[in-house]
Amino acid sequence: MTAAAKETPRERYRAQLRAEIKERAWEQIAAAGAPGLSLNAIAKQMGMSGPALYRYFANRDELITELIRDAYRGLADTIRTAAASGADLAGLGHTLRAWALDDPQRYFLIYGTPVPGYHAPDDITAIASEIMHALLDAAQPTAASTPPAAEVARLESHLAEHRQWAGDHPASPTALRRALHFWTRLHGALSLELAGHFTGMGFDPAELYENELRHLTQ
Amino acid sequence: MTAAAKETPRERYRAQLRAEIKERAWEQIAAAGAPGLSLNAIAKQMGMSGPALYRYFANRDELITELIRDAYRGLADTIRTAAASGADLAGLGHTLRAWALDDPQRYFLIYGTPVPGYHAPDDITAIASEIMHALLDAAQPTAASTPPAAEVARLESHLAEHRQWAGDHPASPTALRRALHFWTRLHGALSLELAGHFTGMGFDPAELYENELRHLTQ
DNA sequence: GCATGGAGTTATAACTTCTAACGAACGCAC
DNA sequence: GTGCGTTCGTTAGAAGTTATAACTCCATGC
Repeated sequence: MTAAAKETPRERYRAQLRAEIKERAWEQIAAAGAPGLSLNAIAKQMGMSGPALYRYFANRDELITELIRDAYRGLADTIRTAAASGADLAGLGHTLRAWALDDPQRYFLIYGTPVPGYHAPDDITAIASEIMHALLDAAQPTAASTPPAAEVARLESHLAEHRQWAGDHPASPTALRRALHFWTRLHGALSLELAGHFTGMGFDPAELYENELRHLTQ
Repeated sequence: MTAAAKETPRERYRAQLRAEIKERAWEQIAAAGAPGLSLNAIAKQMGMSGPALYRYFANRDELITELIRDAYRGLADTIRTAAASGADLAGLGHTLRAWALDDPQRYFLIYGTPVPGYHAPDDITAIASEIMHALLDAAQPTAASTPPAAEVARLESHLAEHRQWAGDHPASPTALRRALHFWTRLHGALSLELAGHFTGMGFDPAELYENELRHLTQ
């Protein structure tokens, strides 16, 4: 749609089939989780024999890594788009929750249980820091900075002295803390909700989430 | 050691072998995560052939469910013991983190990525609410209650109206909120740390965790 | 028109979980 | 002490899985 007038028919077909494989893979993951993903089953669904898929992905791990990459890319794009539309931290929080609820297993592919041996390739960690960057942008205090509450002073000074994760972003200590809290607190509430740990407890997870959002810009 | 003078030798042997199977299973999970657990590999490690294990566990799921149960039991005991020793909410927080860091995959077996179809048996959810009960005990405000901050008033009133998860526990609205925040915020910081999402960022996860602990009794 | 390369096939190896059928050993009752 | 029955562990095998190798066949590019 964008570049690619120089695509050969073969490349078009190849890209299309890769996309369809990934589409089926997402369906399987949504239905049975990442460990339940079966290359064989995908191939049969598409009407071809198992080993055919190895023309398109070197192995199972490469397919999953590709899905993780796409998930990260999609989240980063979603966050960036929301931020470009003028969303503040709370707005990004709502965007994040909607994105997660849309496909919980996609969220868990990024933030779920890690596989002990696995290390994500560099380009994926680059996307992760791109998300962090967008959070830092939105976490910048708007009004003239009130003096930091005593409760968070210690954390903010620690972050100010250990800010390599912010790269060259000119975030204030308060922004560093807010971005980090955005990440950890929203993940805490969201992942427990997505995992079903709140079902049957009676309260509305959205209320808890909103409460966390209110605290963020505090 | 406790009861069981009436154990037959066969029962002793059986219980011992079940324990050893679970021990090996934990090692495998620590090394490769729950999806990497192989009954066959365990059997070979123990010097017997694959199908022999089916004398002790009906299938792979039953073994994993048993491990989840033991993990929950262990966490509940750890929390309860700490609470009995007079630990406050912050103390329980430290206990939780130490327990999680001791075996991250064990933590993720409880609070990690859910398997879409899976529903935990009732006795496991009973242990979960036992943990919740201990948190509610420790979350009760000590001093004369200051009026709830405006930021949390809405959540506290919502929780006060939807408190079936507290059962018949006489927790105040503030205690309900604190126990819930203990759970979600500590899980947020802890699970991201355990999953390695903080590695290379430069800051000390313990500082973030301590900050969250300070906010709990706020 | 034809050679090349990519796509999909089958066959096969090495795994996995799990069932079935068999033999042997163990322990309890007599 | 001597059976006898339960339980344990075995091998064999079915039905899956990932992944490789070898082969066919068709389309593309020259």
